[in-house]
Amino acid sequence: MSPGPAPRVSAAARTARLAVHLDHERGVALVRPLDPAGEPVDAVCAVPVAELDLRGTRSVWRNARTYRALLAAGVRAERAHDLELVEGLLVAADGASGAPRGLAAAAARLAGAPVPPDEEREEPTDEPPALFRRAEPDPAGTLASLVAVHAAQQRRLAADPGLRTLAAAESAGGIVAEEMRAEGLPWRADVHDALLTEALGPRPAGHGRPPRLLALAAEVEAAFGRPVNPDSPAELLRAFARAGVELPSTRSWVIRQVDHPAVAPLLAYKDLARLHAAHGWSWLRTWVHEGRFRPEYVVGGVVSGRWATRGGGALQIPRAVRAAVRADEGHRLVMADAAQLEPRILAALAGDAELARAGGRERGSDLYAGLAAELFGPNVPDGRARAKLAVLSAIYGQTSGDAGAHLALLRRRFPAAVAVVEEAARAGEEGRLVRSRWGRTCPPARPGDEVPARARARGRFTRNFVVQATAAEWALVLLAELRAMLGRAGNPSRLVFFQHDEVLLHGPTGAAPEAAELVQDAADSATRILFGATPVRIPMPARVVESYAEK
DNA sequence: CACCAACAACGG
DNA sequence: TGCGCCGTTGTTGGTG
Repeated sequence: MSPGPAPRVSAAARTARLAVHLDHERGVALVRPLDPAGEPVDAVCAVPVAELDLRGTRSVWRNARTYRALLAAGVRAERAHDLELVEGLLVAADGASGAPRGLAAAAARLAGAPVPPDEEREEPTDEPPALFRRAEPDPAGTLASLVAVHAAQQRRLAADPGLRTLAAAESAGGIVAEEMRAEGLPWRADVHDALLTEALGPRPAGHGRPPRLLALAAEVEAAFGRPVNPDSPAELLRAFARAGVELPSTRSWVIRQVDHPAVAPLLAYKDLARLHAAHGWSWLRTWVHEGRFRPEYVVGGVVSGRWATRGGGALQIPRAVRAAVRADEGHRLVMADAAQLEPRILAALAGDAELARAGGRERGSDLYAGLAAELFGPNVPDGRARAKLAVLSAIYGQTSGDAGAHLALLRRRFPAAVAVVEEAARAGEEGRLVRSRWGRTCPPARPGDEVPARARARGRFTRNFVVQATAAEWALVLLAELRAMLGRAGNPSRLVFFQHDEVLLHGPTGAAPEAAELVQDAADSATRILFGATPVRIPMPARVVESYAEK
């Protein structure tokens, strides 16, 4: 293959697909225009990466690392087909969840050859992403195999409209994930540091405990009358036992019920020790650089399609440190989360008009409050809490306590919704597969899952899967729609954080109100794209704030 | 010393 | 019968 002239991608090709592979050795992008079915319509071109223009095409690439490198070179894509993400969806749909999904594996599968395991994932690194860090052996061969695997995936997807849409949404998620990482979550190290000092006392010089923890540990020891390491569950159990209190564990809610002078300082210690260990100065130094926290988002990292993250625990940012997430000078955050997403998703999935109606359609609608009135009548004490418990029990599969009675009540009022989760549970117990709205597929049963206790556990898993996976699907579309709407509006606000049903945008103050408006538009659009005509509304109220801590 | 399981706490 | 789903991260305390 000889490199062609600089690409003059035709107007027709612009509406189609462009296979993109970076030749790290030569520092160019190899691109090959494809028709919608994935067949090449033009020769391979070698383009300097910075000159690549991906607008108007769906970029076909190996995995997120390609886009990470493109972003680092200042190139943005509009739409994508991420071979690795799509292969994962297809493999799971075939009931082989967990099988290798990298390009090499996909190519081997295509050739009927033994499927090699995926390469180990790269370790997260503090270095900025290097564009040409690693030479790719035989880039032309890789591009050819990329085109072949893509064509095969297209043939599969053509036969399954749901999966085809899911593939597009998953790939869009891949784009958003890399762009959020590139953008970074604004994080004020000075605010975080002040907050730590306020809670823990001045930062210790070495790796020792900060003053406040030392003082509380001493109080615990004094209360027990002997040396105790409050970080050690085993020592705490022994200390309580010697004081005449046998405990099943040292969880906070267990300790809280004990009447002993060590309890108060111990609870305070556990609280602050958690802050110090998980989000203290060490976390700050490791994960926040130049005012940004850049976690690596792993799209589809959870079997349900939820995202995972690597590095810094981005999906567990405790409320205590959220004040450090502050907009830049002259900027604002737009903070939005979908209201009671999972029960609303269930209502739409089941076509349960009654549950949809109980959820309400107003921006401030509260499904649990509406349900409380439906189930228990108006003004029943704790009605909302009980309604919430009933719904979550139905989705999670809990049958203990009051949940059984609540479930019976739900079944009478919302038979369609309950039937969906109960059928999913039955399928799981019988070892069958269950799927999300568009066809994301749960892992197959494993040997031993027919044992009653295991079968029931799998039933709870599949019961939850159909709802959680469809909710994750909705969230993918929301992200893609919001990104597209911001782009079309020329709004400079950027997605900077995403957590299951919640987004943060960051942008100039003047752009924030419009961005906040677009959130509900994107949510409505996602609901319509995923479910078509449905009485279900998913409210996603957005607020313009300076700090993530503002509630 | 590296590795791993159990525990605990955070998030949805 | 026994019974809520999905994760990440850090510490302890054991193992080889």
